[in-house]
Amino acid sequence: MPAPNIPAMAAHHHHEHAGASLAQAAEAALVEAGEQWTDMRSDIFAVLATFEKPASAYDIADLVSQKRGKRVAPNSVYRILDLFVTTNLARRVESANAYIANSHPGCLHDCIFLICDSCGTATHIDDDALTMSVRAAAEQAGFAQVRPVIEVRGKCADCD
Amino acid sequence: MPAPNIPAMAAHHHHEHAGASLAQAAEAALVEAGEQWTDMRSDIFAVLATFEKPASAYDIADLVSQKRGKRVAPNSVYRILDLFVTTNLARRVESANAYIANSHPGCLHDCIFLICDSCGTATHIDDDALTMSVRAAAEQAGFAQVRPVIEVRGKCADCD
DNA sequence: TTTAACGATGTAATGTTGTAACGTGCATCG
DNA sequence: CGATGCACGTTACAACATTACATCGTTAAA
Repeated sequence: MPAPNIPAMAAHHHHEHAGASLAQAAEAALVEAGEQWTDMRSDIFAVLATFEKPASAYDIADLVSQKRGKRVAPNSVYRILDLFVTTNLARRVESANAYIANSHPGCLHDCIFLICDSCGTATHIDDDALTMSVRAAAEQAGFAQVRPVIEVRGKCADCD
Repeated sequence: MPAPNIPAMAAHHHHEHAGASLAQAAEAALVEAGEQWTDMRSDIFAVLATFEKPASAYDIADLVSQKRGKRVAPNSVYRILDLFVTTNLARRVESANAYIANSHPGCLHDCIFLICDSCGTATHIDDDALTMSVRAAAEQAGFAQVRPVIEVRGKCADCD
């Protein structure tokens, strides 16, 4: 069994940003990556960050459209979400075809997402020992440039 | 450090079925589950089993349509794929929106899928220690009825 | 200062994946 | 024989995602 005696979240501390602080951190991370923090990107990030469930590109497109009083096409949203994912400002939740803001951008590591089948809310666990074990197993099997997708569907404590 | 001293695939042996043997095992498992092994289900499973990449419902619909000389709607394919997934004859690969035959139906446990971003082929690892750790972490966080989705995207040994 | 290049966003169309609602045929069983 | 249940068909649509190309503004070179 992995991480046999070491506590799961050992040796890893985050600032769990929220609200304005999170937006600031996101901006910093994006600029750090050599990308621009435009109004559109800011709006999309802001909307994304208000969700506690993973948000689809279309959800975001609708809300940003409202906010701006002008239609923003899903297309544009996808472009920016892709950018966010590659720069680690957001994550794609594969089992939900949706996206979620990274609550600690700038901090690069794998996440484990827990998504409730009832209420749809997603939380995440950081357990580097576990995610590293998955990476290692894949590399062992001859895979390179690995990108783990670790999600758990189930019933959350509230819905259970 | 993954699975520190215990070999990864400890205490777990499979028959890795293929071809006719696999179809037989699938039929047996489905009947065991109290479901019928119909012509349509047989055809869909057969087609699914020929793929080494995860197959989309539409891929399968096309091939089964050819095979039967009559259009089979994606709809019908989805119904049967869902059945296969719930009875463990097949798995859904979330990060590919596609399905793959379970090479050892009847044997119930979590899989780790490795999907190559270049050639699309998927292989799987069975590492119960690892998957159990993921389950445990989710349960620790208050989740019940957990269904882990553990996939790794990357470059396979051939494409690397 | 024009103009070329580039990056960001807009627009339109289309492709892919997934579901819902309802109908039909067929077997089983009272 | 009629009722029930299950598998499958048919149609329509909803949700998710991509492609190709146009426009606009800023920066850099001529």
